[in-house]
Amino acid sequence: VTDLAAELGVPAEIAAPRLLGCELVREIDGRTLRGRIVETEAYDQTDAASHSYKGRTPRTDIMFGPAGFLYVYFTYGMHYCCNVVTGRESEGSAVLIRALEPLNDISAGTNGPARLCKALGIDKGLNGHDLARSPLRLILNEPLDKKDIMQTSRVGISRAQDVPWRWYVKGSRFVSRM
DNA sequence: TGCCTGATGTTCT
DNA sequence: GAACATCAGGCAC
Repeated sequence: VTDLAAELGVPAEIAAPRLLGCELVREIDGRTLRGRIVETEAYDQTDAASHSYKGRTPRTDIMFGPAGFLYVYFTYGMHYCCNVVTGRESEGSAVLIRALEPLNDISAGTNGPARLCKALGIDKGLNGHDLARSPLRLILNEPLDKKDIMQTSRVGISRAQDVPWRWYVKGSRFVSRM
């Protein structure tokens, strides 16, 4: 599958489980780091826990753009987290990548949204990046079987805690909270 | 196992 | 000026 925009131009709660098992390929310092996505969360404009909830701002602008681009935000004074923009343009939806399973020798930890950004060298410089292109590409694999996926409520939010928009690959040791 | 806290800067009110 | 889609370390149990 190569057409990111077509595959991801769907509601975030459809795209989030769809992204499990897909790969992120990061080229940095002459090396290529690969990771398989094993944990995701969906956010959209109707959702009180989402950055896009209160409408388009300079920070969230990317979320309202076309699907298949990267939205990076900075939080807690020291961490970056990365999201894949989903949905139709001007919809303000995205999927947070919470954990990766390293497919080659990524030395730093990749469990947790901030840790995986650090491991892959992702910071605000990549905000708005097209994930079809180097140096950070998203490779869509075949969707996982539903029986291999678990759905729960999201982690680390204070609003809309009852919305079950977190998905992870059952049994993966890179998912912290089962 | 589970709660509390510190480190730290951007965004929005 | 408060809130924050985090994480690791400390300490009580």
